[in-house]
Amino acid sequence: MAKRAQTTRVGISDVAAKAGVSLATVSRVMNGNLSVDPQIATRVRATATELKYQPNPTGRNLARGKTDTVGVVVPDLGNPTFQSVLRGVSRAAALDGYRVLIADSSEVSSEESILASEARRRCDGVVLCAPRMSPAELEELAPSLYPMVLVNRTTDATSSPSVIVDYGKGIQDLAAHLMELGHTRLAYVAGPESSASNGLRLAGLATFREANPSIEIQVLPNGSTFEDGYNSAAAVLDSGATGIMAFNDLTAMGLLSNLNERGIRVPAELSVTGFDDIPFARYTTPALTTADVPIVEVGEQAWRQMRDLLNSPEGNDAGASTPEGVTRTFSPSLVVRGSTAAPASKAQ
Amino acid sequence: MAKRAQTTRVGISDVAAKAGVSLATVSRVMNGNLSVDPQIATRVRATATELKYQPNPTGRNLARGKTDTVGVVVPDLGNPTFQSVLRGVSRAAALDGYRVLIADSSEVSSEESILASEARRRCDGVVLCAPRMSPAELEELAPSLYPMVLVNRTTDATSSPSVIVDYGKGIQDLAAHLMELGHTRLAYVAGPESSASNGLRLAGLATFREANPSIEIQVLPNGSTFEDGYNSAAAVLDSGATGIMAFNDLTAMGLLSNLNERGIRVPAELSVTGFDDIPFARYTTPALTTADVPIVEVGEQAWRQMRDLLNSPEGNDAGASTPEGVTRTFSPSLVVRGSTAAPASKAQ
DNA sequence: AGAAAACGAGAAAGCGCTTTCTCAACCGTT
DNA sequence: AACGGTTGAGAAAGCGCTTTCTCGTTTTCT
Repeated sequence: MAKRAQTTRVGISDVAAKAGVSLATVSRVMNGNLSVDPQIATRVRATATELKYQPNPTGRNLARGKTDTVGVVVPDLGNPTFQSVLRGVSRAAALDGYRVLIADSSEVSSEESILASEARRRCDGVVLCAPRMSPAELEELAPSLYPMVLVNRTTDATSSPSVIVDYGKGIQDLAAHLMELGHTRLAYVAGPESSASNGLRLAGLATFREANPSIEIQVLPNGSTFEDGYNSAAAVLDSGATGIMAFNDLTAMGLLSNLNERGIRVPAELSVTGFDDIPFARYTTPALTTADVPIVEVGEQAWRQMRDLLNSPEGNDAGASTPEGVTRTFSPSLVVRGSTAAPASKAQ
Repeated sequence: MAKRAQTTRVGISDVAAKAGVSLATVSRVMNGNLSVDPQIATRVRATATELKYQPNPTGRNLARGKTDTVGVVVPDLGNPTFQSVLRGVSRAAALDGYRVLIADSSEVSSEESILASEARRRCDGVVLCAPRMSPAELEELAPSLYPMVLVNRTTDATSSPSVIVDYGKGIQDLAAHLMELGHTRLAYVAGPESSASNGLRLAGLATFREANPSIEIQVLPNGSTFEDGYNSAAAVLDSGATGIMAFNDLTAMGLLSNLNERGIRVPAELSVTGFDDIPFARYTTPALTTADVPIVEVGEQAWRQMRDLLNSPEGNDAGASTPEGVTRTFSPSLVVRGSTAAPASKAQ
């Protein structure tokens, strides 16, 4: 083995030698093991400080069989939603002494499984955000990733803890809000087809339709970006709807921008709603009515589920007392601002 | 040592046993060492696949003395700038087979040094974003963090590679743009005092003043958020300036929002510029004139500097051939949009 | 006071790999 | 046919810790 020259980092044996004790004792002291003579402990600690000794994490990791690190797999680090999840996990995990390793698949979903597995091997667990992964692939991947926590997905056969946002309820709240204002013709400017959360919104709308047969709800296929929203204006106007629910705040803002250019007044002529309540939503003109999604909290909760998993007894498939399969749901909350009002026909 | 029951992960020795070779040979095959009989290599590979063997990273890390991980220290994961740096580093590093570990100090700058050191111990190197850290502290910390790459900071005594954005030039470009439009009274709505990049802007303005003594430039102390921008409107109007340079796009948008409420037309009565060219800048009303900062590229470049450091010969303080102390500068580029025009007095 | 229990610290065995070191088998020379 | 020179793979020594095992001491109980 190569022998690094002088600058070799100070190791546990250096401390042991200088303090006149064995490696074991130094280790015990560093780990707060109580069964060490307080006097010796103090001496060891002093020596450690003097020598600026810092235990090598890799050595510890190998010996303890854990890394105090959790992986977060996201499909796109540029997406504000995942950035917020990441932040939530990172901050919550930090409070428990864990660090976060990033695995960004850059939307190459074919790499997602591999990336997740690799992250799992390096970490004690993974938080998986994989909205586009097929259910079958997810189901197959899940067992090998244990412990794992899902964000905005659930597994069926395998039961993994999940943290999900009830997009269905959120969109229903928005639709109900528009209905109460007097709108009878609504349109949903949809998100990407493969998006799971778009599916949940559609399901929510289906439920709403059943409960309120008198309300018309059109679905206009579209995307998820500001640009997509901007480009949806023509279809929106063609639809004849007066209450428009955009996939998210970004597309709502794009739509708003185009409508503004066309001289169409919001909310006088058309009501528009967003989804997510991103920081900018309150500053658009008019300010956006939307459904607030506490996405950072989703990340925090994901960590807590992970922590429970990590602390739970070894036997992972045992009985009913394990925290397995717990699903924590966050409901978006309606935020009414200036972009919605009674429809023109009834208002005036 | 505790003996994990049945589900013990398949290790290198399992492969060796099943393939009828020694551990060493399996290791050699897995690492592409050529000095292995092709026939044996094939057999080993087949066994590895059959057994679904995946080398344990921790073991490798310890044996090789490296972790294939780089730490990114940021003061606030909620800040779009650092999110982008993080993304840049993460994607670029991934291409070289490295992963990123996050260290978010959550703006608790007293913890920054400790956090950075800890990240360094877990990783092969650190990319440090610490705009508020005092030069003295940075200088003291630098040696112990080697290899380290700085973002938007430089060290003096210690020479660490840096990737910086020339904020001074950017603000001068904006000032020059306003001057060319005919503005003679400018105001800079400053960022946080402790912010290094705010200091660079101020220095840039000082240079500009020297070169253009006829132009008045007031400095209005302020902050860095949308809210801060919104609240700066009164001071801005008091100043009597006609060309307003905001600290960044966020504050510019806040200012714009307030001015809009007051019925003050932009750019007819007042010209406003931002800084950063965040995605929303083009969608404000009017669209924001700003200085584009290629911040993701900054992150990518930071990784490249890090890679050079990691690949450079051991002796880190040796001669002139090392990539030490290389500073890569990115210049913001002026993006003229609708929020700037000739001042009212001259325009009409 | 003698034996049992409790304690505290050192020795040593790993954790799962990589990489020397070592040596047998094989090659081509004169 | 004997010999230095290659190859190629196994044996073994770590990498820097943690944790059991072990055993000499001290305390406690009857």
